[in-house]
Amino acid sequence: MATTVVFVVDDDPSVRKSLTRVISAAGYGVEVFASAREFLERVPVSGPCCLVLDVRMPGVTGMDLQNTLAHALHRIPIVFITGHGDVAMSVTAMKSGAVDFLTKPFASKDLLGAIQRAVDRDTRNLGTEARTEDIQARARTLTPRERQVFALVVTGMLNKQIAAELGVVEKTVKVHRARVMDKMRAGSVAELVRLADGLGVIVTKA
Amino acid sequence: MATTVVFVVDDDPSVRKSLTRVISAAGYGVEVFASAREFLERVPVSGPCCLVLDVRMPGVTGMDLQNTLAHALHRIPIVFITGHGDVAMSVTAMKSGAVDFLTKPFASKDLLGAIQRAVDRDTRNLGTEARTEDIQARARTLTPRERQVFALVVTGMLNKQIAAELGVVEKTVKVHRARVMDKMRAGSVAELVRLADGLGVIVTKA
DNA sequence: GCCCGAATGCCCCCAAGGTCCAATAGCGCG
DNA sequence: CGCGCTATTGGACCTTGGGGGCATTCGGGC
Repeated sequence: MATTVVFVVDDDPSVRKSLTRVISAAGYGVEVFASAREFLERVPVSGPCCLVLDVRMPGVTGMDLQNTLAHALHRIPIVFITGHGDVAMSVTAMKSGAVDFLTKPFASKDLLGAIQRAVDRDTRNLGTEARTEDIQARARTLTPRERQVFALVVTGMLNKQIAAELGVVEKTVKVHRARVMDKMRAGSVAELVRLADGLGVIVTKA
Repeated sequence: MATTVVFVVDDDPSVRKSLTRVISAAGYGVEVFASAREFLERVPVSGPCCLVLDVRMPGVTGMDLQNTLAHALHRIPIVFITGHGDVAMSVTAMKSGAVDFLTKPFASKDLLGAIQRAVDRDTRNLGTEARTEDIQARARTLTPRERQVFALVVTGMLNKQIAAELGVVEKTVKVHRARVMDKMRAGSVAELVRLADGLGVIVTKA
């Protein structure tokens, strides 16, 4: 599988250097950027990853970058690092979903721990995202009518009820229903229901 | 419905007094406690609520209380307030699920905003919790055999397959299945699947 | 004019559900 | 120790629902 890569954005060259050393030593791939702008130009695309981000930088700050990414719905987990952090700043960052907020100087193991949590989170996100994407792709192949039948079937309605609802004959519903099962690759109503619910939000825990 | 109540735990009487004034003025019920211990003795039970908690207190600190509540699986949303907070402390609190972390002095509207978010969160939690509780109660009325059939039915297996799996005849499965539908109050397989998935973990997002 | 989505009719099979009935085993209670 | 209750199982029979196959029709769009 693709190597897990950690993106580092910090304006201080010496910090970039030392972070690179520590992070690569832990077995991650590392890519450094001197500014948020530079990072945005090569927005990462594939594989599990996370972002180690300096809060205070000239121009676009780390917090700005966090907001930008959030607005773009780009959910890469962020670990903030900063030399001069204040409480308000850290709280804002955490409320916005940051994985951690470290103040320099910090121990390597704290950073690596945070990175690991961030990567884990991203891996999980990628998993559910990929699944949702897959299901949506199948759903897109449905014709409008099939979509309607799909929606009604997963509510547990009988063919005859669906037929009445749509103003058609039962046999017609059966045809659409069969196509839905086929296109969605569901072997049973149970599977179909899960696929439908998965289009909203899934979660698999404990 | 029950009034939303905000619990305040702070060792400083004057702070308790002013917080009570501000919070009641916003229309919430308020209950104050001088220490974590005092709060724990009368753990709140019903209705939507939240906890405004001072970090620094003699004896059991706010953070200690947060941990205690977390271990007791008592998920009351916490808004921290503190006079002397540091970044590490605020980050730890936020990672542990705190809703907000305010440093004195803070504006009333910031506190009330945080409280509102906390209460909203609690209301949602109570909702999903009540639902899960309800479903589990029904599931508890199932006999062992019915539970097995239940589990297999929601995977989409046919009665005959379930019968083979359990080493019984199809008719027997039908009987159990019917009882399951009845006890779980499911009108269709679709509903049953949703109930089953709800027993794991639900999530309502976006 | 051809292809596709949609709608329908007919026939048949299998799955699900329900009714009535019956048997066996384990358990608590008087 | 029987009595009653519950869980589990099973059989016969019937109705309803789901699904497949095959053929036809109709309206759009390319």
